[in-house]
Amino acid sequence: MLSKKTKYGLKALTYIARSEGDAPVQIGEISKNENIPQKFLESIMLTLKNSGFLGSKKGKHGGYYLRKLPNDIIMADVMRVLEGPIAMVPCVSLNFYEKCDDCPDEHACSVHKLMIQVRDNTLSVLRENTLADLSGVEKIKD
Amino acid sequence: MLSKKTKYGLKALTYIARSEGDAPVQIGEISKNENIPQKFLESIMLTLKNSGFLGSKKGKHGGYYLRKLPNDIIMADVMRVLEGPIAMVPCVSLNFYEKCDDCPDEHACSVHKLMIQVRDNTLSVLRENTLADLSGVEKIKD
DNA sequence: GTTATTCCTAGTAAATCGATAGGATTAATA
DNA sequence: TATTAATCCTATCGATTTACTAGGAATAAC
Repeated sequence: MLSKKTKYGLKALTYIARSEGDAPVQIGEISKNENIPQKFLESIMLTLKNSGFLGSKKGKHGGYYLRKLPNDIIMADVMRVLEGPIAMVPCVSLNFYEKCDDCPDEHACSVHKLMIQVRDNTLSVLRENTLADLSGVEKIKD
Repeated sequence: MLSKKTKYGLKALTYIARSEGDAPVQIGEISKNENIPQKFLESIMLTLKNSGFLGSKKGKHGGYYLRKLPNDIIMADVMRVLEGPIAMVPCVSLNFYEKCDDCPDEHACSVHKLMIQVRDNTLSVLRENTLADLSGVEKIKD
């Protein structure tokens, strides 16, 4: 299951990508328009900022803005920050690999084989999609 | 994340598929060979039985056996029973559909669009793979 | 210096997960 | 018939995760 955190985060990014003004976009506005609890969104925006997708301006008239063009923001990267591993099992994760306790030989494991296929397919979707695709905002800004 | 329940269930099915004898396979044996807590596995086997994948024989020398040929046991079906919805968001689920609280218009939702693609790709993998593929047991039994 | 925003640290209620407990039922076999 | 060995069934429980909320510090515009 996709967490609300991830869902809200993706919606917020989409919202910002579609708000093409010069002024940064405020949490209050996003929260209101996308029906996301404001305090929860606050913490999500922080995560997104600390991982380099968003920049922020503090104080009155502050808010958030994208640090890259929408088509350079790849869904696989966003998902890893918000949701964690893309793989369904740690033993097939590229970025968060962990051995299974119960499995003496990974290569003999039927679940492992299946989950590699699932991972590869999911990954290809998440690598092909950027924020530009999600938001419908096209290639070049300005 | 794939739950342990699903993982153990798939391993158990694989184990049974590979045990080609006439005698039913016992929980104790699977539990021991696959490093799965016995009591937990018990409840998983029950689920698999009640959903029609396994049959059982009670009492001494009892155990479990497949009710279909391995190549007729489709991973998507098993996953739905053990793990629940395949979709990452209820609003794109084929079998467990639910509307999102926060989303006024599904078709305008960027997350929805992305998750449909993920679902389709995952589903195609899980539909193409059967227990025969997982276990390496080929087409016809007997 | 007032107001409006982001930033940061905690905490918390509810749900889910990964089991375990304890016994009832059933069937082979001695 | 009694014993043993298996499945069947219900209930419970501790740990973890999720989806928030509280409360205030820091910062910047006006």
